[in-house]
Amino acid sequence: MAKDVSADNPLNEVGHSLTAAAPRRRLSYDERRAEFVSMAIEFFAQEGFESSTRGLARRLNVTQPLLYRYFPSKDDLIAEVYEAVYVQRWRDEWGRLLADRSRPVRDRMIEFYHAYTDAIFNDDWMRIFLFSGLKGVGIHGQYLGIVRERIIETMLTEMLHERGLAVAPLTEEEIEFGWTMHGGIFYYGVRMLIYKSSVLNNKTFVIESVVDSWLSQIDSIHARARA
Amino acid sequence: MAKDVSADNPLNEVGHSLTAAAPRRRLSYDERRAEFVSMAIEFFAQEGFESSTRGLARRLNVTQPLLYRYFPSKDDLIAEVYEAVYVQRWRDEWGRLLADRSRPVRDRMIEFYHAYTDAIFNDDWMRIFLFSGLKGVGIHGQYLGIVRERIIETMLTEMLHERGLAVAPLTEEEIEFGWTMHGGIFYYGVRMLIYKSSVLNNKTFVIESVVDSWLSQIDSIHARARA
DNA sequence: CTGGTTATTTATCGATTGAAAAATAACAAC
DNA sequence: GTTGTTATTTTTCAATCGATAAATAACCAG
Repeated sequence: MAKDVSADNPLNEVGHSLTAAAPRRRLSYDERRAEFVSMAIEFFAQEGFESSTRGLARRLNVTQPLLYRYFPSKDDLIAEVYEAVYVQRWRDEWGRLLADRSRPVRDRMIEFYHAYTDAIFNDDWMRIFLFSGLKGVGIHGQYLGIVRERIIETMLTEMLHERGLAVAPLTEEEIEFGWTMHGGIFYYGVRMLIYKSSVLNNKTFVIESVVDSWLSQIDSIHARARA
Repeated sequence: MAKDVSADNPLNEVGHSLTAAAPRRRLSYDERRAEFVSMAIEFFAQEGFESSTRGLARRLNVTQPLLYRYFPSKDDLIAEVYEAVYVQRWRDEWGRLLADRSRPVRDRMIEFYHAYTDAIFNDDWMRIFLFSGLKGVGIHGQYLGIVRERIIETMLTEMLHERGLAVAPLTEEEIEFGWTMHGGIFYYGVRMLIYKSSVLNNKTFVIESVVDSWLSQIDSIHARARA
């Protein structure tokens, strides 16, 4: 049987030079593994998690079975991708920033949203977030719980505290309105990065207009929710 | 070679009664075709567009090749799914409702968002919208263009007109802020239907709080954008 | 230079994919 | 009943999927 040179040969992705010797590159376990996870983030973000391990291997200039030396299954590799984007890109300092009562709430919120959107407004993060949301992956729900607890509820508490309004417990209406404003900023990123719409090239305006809306409505929401 | 009764037999999805005769149901061309599109919407919404035509056929209690009598390819079937959700569920009356100057803008916007969310806050629409957004399908971008033109821009024009403010041309900031508020409501549906979060069970509150935020900020946005 | 370790490739498996061709059976017209 | 049409199933194919086992070659220690 003739050898199938083209199938899983990392050299032949563009179909040239079938006789060229394979310059087998040999990396350390840790280097290779890091390279795989890093490229898997980009690959699955672009192509979706249904895309093949062969496609990923092709991008890595590596044969497909090599992936299985580093990850027992495709799902295990995907789990590491989630870990890398959901866990490792979260900054605990965001919560501390929002709770710093030496500064006006508006300043804190605006600074937070600049930092937060700097972290998540990129193709990889956004697409993996949406893909995992559609798949109903557990870590996605956990992430939303953390956002609610550490971001939304903290902001609300700080806003109400600064105005001398009753804080505990926050009402469902206050939290829902918080999600709505948060979602407005998030959706700006979705339109820009996922839908490739031509959005206003002024993130500062978006953040400030949302934060100001939030602040200007919080009293009325507070009163309405406790009526 | 033994017949493989289980492979594509529509009866054996649960594995019972392999010897039962197939009660071959025969529908008219139009009926069958409508049934296929309708079920394809539900199926692809739940499982994603990467799911197999065999899986769809199984749900329809029909063999997989039958699908190819009605649609030349899987992509053609998917195109019909898009058509069914994007085009057929759009109501032209929404634009007319928003432009009816015999009523206060706030009332019109609230009524519109109730009607609009009645149409799109369901699993099928929401999931297909997000799937097609991630795939970069053309019709998705067209849809967003229509929303901008017929919904966002109409609302802004009506809001500014009611306040006696200069209307034409709308600024990019006004439109972006409109998208942000619109996105806040949309994100409420995403959290409820895609992320399965426990959201506030009060759509009226969400709609009214967003519309009121929009209305209360429009003057400041208007002034700021034209400064 | 030699031998051992292991990163990497080659080869292959069984299952599943979209799709085509041919066989069959349900229904309508007469 | 008989016949013709066509909706539906049966059978099959080549391509691709995730995954495994064996062969190979790059690098390090001595």
